[in-house]
Amino acid sequence: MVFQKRSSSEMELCGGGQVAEMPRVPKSARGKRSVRKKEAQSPGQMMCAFDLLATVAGKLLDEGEGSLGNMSTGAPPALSVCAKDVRVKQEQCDEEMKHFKHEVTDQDSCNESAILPHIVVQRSMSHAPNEDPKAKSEAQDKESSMISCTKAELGCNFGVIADRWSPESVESGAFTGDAVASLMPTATAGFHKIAPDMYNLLDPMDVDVKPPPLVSSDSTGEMPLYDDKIRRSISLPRGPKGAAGYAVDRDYDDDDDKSSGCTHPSTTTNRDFKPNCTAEHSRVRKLLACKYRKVATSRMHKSDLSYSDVERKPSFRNKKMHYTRQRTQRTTFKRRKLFDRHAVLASEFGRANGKGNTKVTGRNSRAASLEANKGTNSMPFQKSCGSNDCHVKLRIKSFKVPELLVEIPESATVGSLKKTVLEAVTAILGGGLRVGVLHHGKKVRDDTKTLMQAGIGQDDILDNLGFSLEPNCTQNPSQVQAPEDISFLETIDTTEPLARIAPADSSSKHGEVDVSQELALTPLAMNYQGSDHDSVHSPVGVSSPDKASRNSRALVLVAPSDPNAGAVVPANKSKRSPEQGQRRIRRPFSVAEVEALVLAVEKLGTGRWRDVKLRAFENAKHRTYVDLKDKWKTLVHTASISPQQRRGEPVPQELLDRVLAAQAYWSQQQAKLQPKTPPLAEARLLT
DNA sequence: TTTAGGG
DNA sequence: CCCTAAA
Repeated sequence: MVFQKRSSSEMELCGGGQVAEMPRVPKSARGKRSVRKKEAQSPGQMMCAFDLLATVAGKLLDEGEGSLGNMSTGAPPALSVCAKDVRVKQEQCDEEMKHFKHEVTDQDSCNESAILPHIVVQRSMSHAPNEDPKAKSEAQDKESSMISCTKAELGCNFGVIADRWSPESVESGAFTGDAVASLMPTATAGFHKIAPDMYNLLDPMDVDVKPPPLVSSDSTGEMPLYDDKIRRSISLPRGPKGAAGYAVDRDYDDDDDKSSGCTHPSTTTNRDFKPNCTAEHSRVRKLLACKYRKVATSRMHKSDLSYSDVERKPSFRNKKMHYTRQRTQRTTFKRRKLFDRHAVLASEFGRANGKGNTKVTGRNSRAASLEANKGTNSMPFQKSCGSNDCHVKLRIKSFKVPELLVEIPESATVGSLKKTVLEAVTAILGGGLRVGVLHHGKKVRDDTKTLMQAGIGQDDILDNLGFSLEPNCTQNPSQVQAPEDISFLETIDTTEPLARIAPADSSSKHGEVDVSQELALTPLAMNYQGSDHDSVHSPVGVSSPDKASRNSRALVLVAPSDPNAGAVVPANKSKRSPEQGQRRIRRPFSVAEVEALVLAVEKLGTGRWRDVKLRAFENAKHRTYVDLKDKWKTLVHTASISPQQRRGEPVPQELLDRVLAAQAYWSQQQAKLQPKTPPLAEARLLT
């Protein structure tokens, strides 16, 4: 039948007979094979949401550009910090603050005033290429601390320069500050409109202090490496197994194999860009009641072209959001439990902490804002009163942003994390923002007061004045829907989910959330040895320092599993044990893998998945025999439907044909064997 | 632990 | 991919 070509001969070999691989014989017959260690993920480190956020924010700041990819390069694999139990209630702000501080301090360096820009700096440094490991570590440490310290601010520090908070002034505002400034007044109007500016917000506005986008390297979101490599190796006529991406035996000598070579057109296409990437859809729960708006994320990761598109597609499928807050907790959408872990929590934005982290620099209206940037806070707050119109120029270096909790599946990619964070921020902003003014740590509520009346005057010290962003809860953003999330990074196998967070989930209530996370920052660095594709997020290699730090709060620095690899995947089991049910991230089979699978099945037959696994995917830790079996199932299905109906990376028809052929062949073989009745008997029956 | 299938 | 019944 269809086997003619390549298969025939091999089939003969195998099926025919002695081929060791006996066609699906009861396992009992085959006996137990070596015990295989489960590919379970080994423990890793965890990272805390805040840090994550901070990290992400930092990244965003860095440019919002595909930093993800970059990371892989020289980037420190991952820094992870964990802070747990950071919960805040409005009423208890202060307390919380203290609490928070505690935590932070525990970690060590903590300067609450730390602001993103600084972080950014730190990051840059730590990311410096070629940095020696140690230094890097330290840097990371530092970074971690920084981040942790900043968590409260959630990475949303907006540098702003504005002359009074009047629209006009805003317009004239300088720098990125404009964006923010303008945002303020219009926030309520609808954030989406200014969505693009969001990035500005996130950008290192502190022009003065900030360094460049460290995101150096290249990183296209795509990293074909994986595929290419594999494909290449496979295509090799018959390279050493080890070398080959897949250890598919090609012992059978048919040269026909060549035909199978790599006919596949390149297919590093972005199938994953499709909205259907269900893998890690994170959900956003907004604790605060803010209307959520989708925002164009044009500036997102460069690589995630479709990001915005997808993002816009709301989908409950994988997203879940809760808006707790005083209002409903039950607004929770119905969702499959599967997705429980995909969630993002955004705590209410509103809480002005007594501690104003907001940095404000006041200047005389005349002062040139530009040059001042460098000076950081140097500029004293001043009021220039020439007449009634005393203009006060404020340079707001950052806003104090309450806290944002994000809960996202560990399997989520960094990209999705970014997105998630962005969403959270967006949601908040979308709901309308208000600016809170803190004077001497106290919130100035009376809007009618004049600055003078409020005591905000020249004598004020910069530190005495602060601004905070607060959600405009007046509206009921009841349900915010998170857009379907996409892991734009995941376009390729190589691209692995970078970040994983174990949502302590359920346990979270209102403002309180425990989040465990893991963050892997290096997507690229996959050490594939041979055919190991999975290494990417091989949780395996990760040491398990976490245990010690059972307590989520502990800061855990993730060490790169392999310096060279750069890939880091911290896994922190500590916290996520309960919710073990993390759904594995979706890792579509590449054509190369499909081919390997086909090859193996052709030889071994269906029903011997374990062997297939061993044979062709031994190094692919993430492919279990069940996966292979499932894949085969889908392949068979795929092969039987019209090409138009197929989705995902297209599989060469040639392979599909082979799939059908092999399926048919083995089914037949099976049929023959099945009936316990001897062949003869069967024959008779059939006749 | 593997298989085999349904979900 | 997950979940499970069976083997």
